Amino acid sequence: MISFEDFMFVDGCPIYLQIIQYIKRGIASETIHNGEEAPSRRALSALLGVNPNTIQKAYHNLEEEGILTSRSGAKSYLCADQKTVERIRRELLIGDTKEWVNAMKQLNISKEEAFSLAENIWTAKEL
Amino acid sequence: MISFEDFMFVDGCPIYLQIIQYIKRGIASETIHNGEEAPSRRALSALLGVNPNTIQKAYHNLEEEGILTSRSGAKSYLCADQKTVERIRRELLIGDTKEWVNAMKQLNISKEEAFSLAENIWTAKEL
Amino acid sequence: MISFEDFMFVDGCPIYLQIIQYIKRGIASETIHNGEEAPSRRALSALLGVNPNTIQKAYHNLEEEGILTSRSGAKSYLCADQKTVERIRRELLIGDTKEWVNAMKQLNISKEEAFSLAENIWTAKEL
Amino acid sequence: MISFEDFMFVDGCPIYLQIIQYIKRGIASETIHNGEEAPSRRALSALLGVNPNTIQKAYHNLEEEGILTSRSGAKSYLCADQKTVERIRRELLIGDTKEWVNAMKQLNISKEEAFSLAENIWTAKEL
DNA sequence: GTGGTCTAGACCACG
DNA sequence: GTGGTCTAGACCACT
Repeated sequence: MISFEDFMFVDGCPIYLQIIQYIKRGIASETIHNGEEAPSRRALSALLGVNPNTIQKAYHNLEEEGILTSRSGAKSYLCADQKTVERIRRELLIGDTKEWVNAMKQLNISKEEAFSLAENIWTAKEL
Repeated sequence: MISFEDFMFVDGCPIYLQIIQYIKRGIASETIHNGEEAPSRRALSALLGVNPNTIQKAYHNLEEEGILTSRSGAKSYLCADQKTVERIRRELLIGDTKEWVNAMKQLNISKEEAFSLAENIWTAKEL
Repeated sequence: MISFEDFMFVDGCPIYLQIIQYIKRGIASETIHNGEEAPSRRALSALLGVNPNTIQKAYHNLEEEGILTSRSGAKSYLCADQKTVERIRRELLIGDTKEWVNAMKQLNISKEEAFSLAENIWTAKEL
Repeated sequence: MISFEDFMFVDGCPIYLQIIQYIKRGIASETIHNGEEAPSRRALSALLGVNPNTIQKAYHNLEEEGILTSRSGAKSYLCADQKTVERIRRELLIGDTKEWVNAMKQLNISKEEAFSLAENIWTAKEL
């Protein structure tokens, strides 16, 4: 099962696109094997507090991208092999971190301050 | 002088929000200064290849935040006082860091690994 | 039930304002009743041959005046209480009369002549 | 000289269109003879508190309609003969009054109340 | 030239 | 189906 406990919407961007991104991240984070089942639409709908139609739209796009496939109607299955998943995960880890570091540098914050801030946010209960 | 030289569109997110973000980052990183003249709606729209109305929307929001002043027929100016600059900077610092922390958590990486990765990227020569 | 049967466009004035006026007159003359269902944006836009966005703008203004309630996904309803109805009626009475008086004055007609003309028209059989 | 002392803008409608209407009414109200001079652009601009460009636009349209003609560049002259002017005046008087009477009737006000209201507004200092 | 508004069309999210 | 938003294009009023 993909972990979505830290899902957080960015304001303004279309929700269904964010869900696509987070499903991709979810897939990358866990080593789901090819053919394994993806979370059900209504489970995600309840978990994220989003309308089922919106989830459906995200899944539909992922199917068109060839990342998921709906074999038995309602259920979807992962299509990418594990090697690809691992590569995507690595890319996301490095890309995201570079982005954060660049933003921090641009905002003229010292490394120590930045890491302290990140430490606080990481361990905070509420985001 | 605002250049918009390194402005890059992100697909999916509303354009006007991206413009707001760009200007705010410029202000927070002291690249854009108080009292500086803002490019006209038409000029910026031509430069970015979007409709003047989209720029208008961004500017209007900035005006409501007290970051920009406009008078019909006259030019527009950025007017962020030091307090506002600090507020924006704080918002960006926290927002960016939250985003990174969430991404790392969702990618199922431990805090130590994430910080180690960030440390390496931070101290690397070029971005 | 709002019919928009006798709605006629006036050239030059913004369409959305004309729609607002039409609905307000309906409310003030008790043709439209409290709690009545408002036509959907799309339905009315098709009926009047304008863009749904124009109807949206009119409805949004009416909502800000407290004359209409909308909830995303659900139908919209007119919700003018008796006090609001009276206010709107008063506004229209005064506004219309001011307009007429100004027109008469500018046409260089004396008060007596103007009132005599109005008297004749008022008591005529049909409009 | 055309009388504009009672000019009043209606909210929302384009100013230049309203000026056109009021110039037409001004012409109809006075028995200006054909070829007589119309008020200067800057006089009207000052009188109405409107930008000269806007007055210019109204005059330009009137010239295209054939009601005014610019003979010596800046100055404009009336083109319609007096008989036509009188006819238009009569039409405006009756049309405006019918409109007002209909509005009052629709708003369920008695003739006496309506006339009393008009009387008050007619004699009021401020509109 | 400047800023601002009105209408249109396509899309998003919800019931 | 519903209401709401984003982008675009044309126009208005003012310096």
